Amino acid sequence: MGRGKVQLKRIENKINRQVTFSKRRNGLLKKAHEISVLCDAEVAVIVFSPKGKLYEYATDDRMDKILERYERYSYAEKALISAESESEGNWCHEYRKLKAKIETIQKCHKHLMGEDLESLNLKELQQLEQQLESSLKHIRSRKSHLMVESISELQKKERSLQEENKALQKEVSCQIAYTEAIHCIDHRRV
Amino acid sequence: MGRGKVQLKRIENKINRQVTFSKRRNGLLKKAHEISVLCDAEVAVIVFSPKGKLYEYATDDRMDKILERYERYSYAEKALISAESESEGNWCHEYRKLKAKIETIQKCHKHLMGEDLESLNLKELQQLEQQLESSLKHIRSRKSHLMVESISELQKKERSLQEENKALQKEVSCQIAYTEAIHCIDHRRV
DNA sequence: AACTATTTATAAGA
DNA sequence: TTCTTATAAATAGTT
Repeated sequence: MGRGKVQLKRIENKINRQVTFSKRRNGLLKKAHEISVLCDAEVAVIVFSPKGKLYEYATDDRMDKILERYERYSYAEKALISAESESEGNWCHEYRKLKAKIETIQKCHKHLMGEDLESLNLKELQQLEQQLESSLKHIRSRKSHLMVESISELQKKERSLQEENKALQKEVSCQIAYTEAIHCIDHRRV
Repeated sequence: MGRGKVQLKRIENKINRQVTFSKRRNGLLKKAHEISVLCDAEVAVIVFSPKGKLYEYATDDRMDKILERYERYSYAEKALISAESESEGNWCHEYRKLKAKIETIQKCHKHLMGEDLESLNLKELQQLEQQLESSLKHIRSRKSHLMVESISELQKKERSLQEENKALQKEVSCQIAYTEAIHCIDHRRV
């Protein structure tokens, strides 16, 4: 992908390597995001630059969640030890509450987008359907309101242009009459 | 990269989504390997398919090493944050970011619920309408799936009850016949 | 799974 | 770093 073909080996030129790293890092993170969204996959990417700087991507920005899942998947015996940070005080608690809130909303959001429906029962699906039908009604009403508005706006413009037109036409015929009159007078003089 | 341009949203068609997933998964892992070799970077990629299958890449095949490094790195970061937070530094910033995120999501949420539509223009309304129509399609499809399932469940129950019924009826007629026979014998004796 | 028409990524140059 | 551009690579839709 570029002016020249590339060998799969370490780029020796340092500057070059640095530039390529920053370009390809962007590409990699972008592609991770794309497959995550397009294919509904959970993706985590961790990149340490040669200098040791960290770059990362995680679906829904939840690296912890994905790594946890990975640990579970890879080493089923590793239990969740990370619940020790409870003692970090009040603000941390608030922060977590916010995070939990976001998660709740995001779940609801997914449902409204027609995703993750497997967790809902028939009654909940029915309610969701009704909600969306009502939303659609509002949206369509608002849409037609906007359209009507814009149409009458255009009609108003049309009318004013027509009137302007009429006025101009009158002026033109006056001018013609005037010119003809002048012409006539000139003729008599001759 | 392909016959058509692609919108960054979940691919609705399931088959299509799966095919794209497997193609892009290969691409992603390949690119991870490339940047790792070319630029001498340490890279880890974890991908869970929608079905929950795990795919991974790690530089030198040492996922544990990279995750450990990641944990160390983010632990150091966290320590830094909590050190600064004592004077309302970074922590407050993070908190605000979360709050802002919630606000954004809630706004979007309202739109999906058919509220606060005044801030949207015609094109946005149209997009919203399309999204909701697609959501409804999914919800209805899921609903009918559940209903079909529950109907066939009921039919199965019905069948088994009918069979039980038949068996009981047979038993009853046997009993009647038996009783009548006894009765007959009793009569003769008299 | 293979094939291409296209889109996308990116190497090199500025 | 950023922009541009020629070209390599990835991949969406098709067979």
